[in-house]
Amino acid sequence: MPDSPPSLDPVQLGAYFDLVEVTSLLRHAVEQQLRETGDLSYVQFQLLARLGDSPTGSHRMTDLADGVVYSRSGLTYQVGLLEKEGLAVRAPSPDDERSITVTITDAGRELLAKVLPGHVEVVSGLLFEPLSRDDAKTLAGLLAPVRDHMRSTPPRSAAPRRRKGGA
Amino acid sequence: MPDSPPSLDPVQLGAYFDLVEVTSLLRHAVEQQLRETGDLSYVQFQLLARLGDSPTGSHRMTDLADGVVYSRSGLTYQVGLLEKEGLAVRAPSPDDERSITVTITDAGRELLAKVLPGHVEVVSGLLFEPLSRDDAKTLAGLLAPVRDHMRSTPPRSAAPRRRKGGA
DNA sequence: TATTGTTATACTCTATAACTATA
DNA sequence: TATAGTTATAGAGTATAACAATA
Repeated sequence: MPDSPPSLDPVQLGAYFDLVEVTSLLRHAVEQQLRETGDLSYVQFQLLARLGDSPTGSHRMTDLADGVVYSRSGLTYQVGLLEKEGLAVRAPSPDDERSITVTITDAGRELLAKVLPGHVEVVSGLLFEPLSRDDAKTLAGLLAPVRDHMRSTPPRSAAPRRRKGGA
Repeated sequence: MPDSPPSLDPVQLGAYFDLVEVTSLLRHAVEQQLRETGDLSYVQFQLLARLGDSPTGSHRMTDLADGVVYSRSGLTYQVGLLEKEGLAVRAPSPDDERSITVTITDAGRELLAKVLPGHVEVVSGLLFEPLSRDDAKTLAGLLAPVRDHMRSTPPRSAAPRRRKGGA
């Protein structure tokens, strides 16, 4: 028996292409806005946003890595940049001596606040302008299960092998 | 009057986040497959696919740049790589002496054929597994207008300014 | 003068492997 | 031994600016 139908019908193919194209254009626009407004890369913005969202303003390195799909070293690099700019601070975790807790600073929050309106404007104007509220809801309803599926997918051919060695 | 409602409701925000996350994960997986199977970056694959799709197997550099959102120099770099690998060839355009016509080679087509099944498999298994055919159709229906909108958007804050000076 | 493409260059980002330290 | 994080390093990719050639 075939492992899984290795084909995409025209509709799927179109959806896939449009997804790639839309995201690419959106990402481009957003990155430009972030760079111009706050001298932030998208990843740095994501990290700051994630920290800012946390009730404590903190996350462990590992949690951040899990969220942003990065190699640990890449995360170390990016957090290092944030720290150098005074936007975040690293400190040893109290409970687990191995862990590092990253915390957003006031300056980080300020920058986030400075950057957010433009960010929202770009996303709103570029992504949601041609979509009704219902459309947005539909889109969210479609993407959520996809996201869950992707997050819980076994290492088919070449997965992160972050946790629990695969091969 | 306000230029445009600079805000995102929770549903929109969720859709946006999921879009970014889903695409990021998908991109990651696809890039790994392309790298392992054909030693191709995603951009190189896109270029080859675009050339392979063309009836003539050719495109002008400018057309490729328009499609792939790149800087010209970046495109030159990537096409240079393809040419070095014997996957594409560059030749002066007959009609316009300034233009360069890029053409996919047989080796390029072979590599494309070698890489495509795995590519499709990843996309199919990762993106479309949790979606029905109807879902895919709905998704395509939502993304198409967004794509068209993005493609025809005026340089609001910082646009390519490729053709026709904006400011 | 505007467009097409290349080159040189500098920089950002990412991943791999080796390493330290704690659980 | 497994996990958390860092460092060194190497490489890919991207953009900018200056340039050459044709329309």
